[in-house]
Amino acid sequence: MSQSPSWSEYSARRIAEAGLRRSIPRRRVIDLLAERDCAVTALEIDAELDGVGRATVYRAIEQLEDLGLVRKVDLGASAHGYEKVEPSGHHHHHIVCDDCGKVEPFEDEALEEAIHHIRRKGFSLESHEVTLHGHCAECR
Amino acid sequence: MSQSPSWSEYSARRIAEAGLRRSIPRRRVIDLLAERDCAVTALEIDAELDGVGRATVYRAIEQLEDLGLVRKVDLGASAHGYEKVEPSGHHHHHIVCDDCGKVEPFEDEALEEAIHHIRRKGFSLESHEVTLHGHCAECR
DNA sequence: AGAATTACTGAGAACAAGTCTCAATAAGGC
DNA sequence: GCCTTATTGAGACTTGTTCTCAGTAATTCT
Repeated sequence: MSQSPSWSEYSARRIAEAGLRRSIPRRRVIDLLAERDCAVTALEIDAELDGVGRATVYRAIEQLEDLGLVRKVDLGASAHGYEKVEPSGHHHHHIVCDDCGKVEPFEDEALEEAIHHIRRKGFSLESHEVTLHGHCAECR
Repeated sequence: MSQSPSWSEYSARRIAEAGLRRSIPRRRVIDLLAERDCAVTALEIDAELDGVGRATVYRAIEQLEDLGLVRKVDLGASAHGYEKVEPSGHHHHHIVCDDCGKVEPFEDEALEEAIHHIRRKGFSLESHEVTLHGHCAECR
């Protein structure tokens, strides 16, 4: 399943190292993010995890984001999406259908290459986000 | 001033051609967008244009977006930004400071080149959005 | 020009996403 | 087990965006 076999464990450890407790609700948020390979919104997580409060979902995401374990992606929808960050640095970007909102991940080596050559005076660059917009087969 | 001398006029014409009326409030939204070279939020426009209702601002933006005269940009902030689309196709992308939220535009020819080589089965690509994240000089 | 038609508008209600508050609960240390 | 303190869930609140509707103004008709 081309799974990250350990992002979940890795994150749990990083959370512990940051001095945070091993609570069950937070762990459930981590596990849900672990099994998703593309963006999920906070409200989707909240809806999927019965018994975990919305505030807890948002808090957990924020902590994971601060630790660099999760990244926020803006795909033009009303809500933000979140996806795990692989420790390897391996990542993908997104193609969005502007008609139906369908999202597909993609990877492109030449694109990454071009981005890594960009330098900006007065800025230290750390990450990047690329979104391609278009129309999917069904909508055309 | 490297201004678009005519985006405002061009847009007014396109609006008319689309069968919409030449109303003063919509024209004021167009003129404000015309004089800004980087992203503005709907609420900033609303705040700046006294006497123009919020609903009118959102409606005007939507119409301009539908006609391809304005593009939405998501910069990680709570509100979306909007910026004019030059008929020439000339455009820029954004660098965001993840600490203070400062946004700077940038252009990169090699990046555009790499993006235009991307093809995706089942998708017709029409536009793209690149956001670089990092930390600005003041925040480091 | 004046009347008729109908798009457009502003105020504010409604809604949606995300944040904050606070009393109750549960981890981890002793 | 007891104590300390991080964490939690419910729900109030805030912010951004959309919707509603009666009044206004741009166009068209005559």
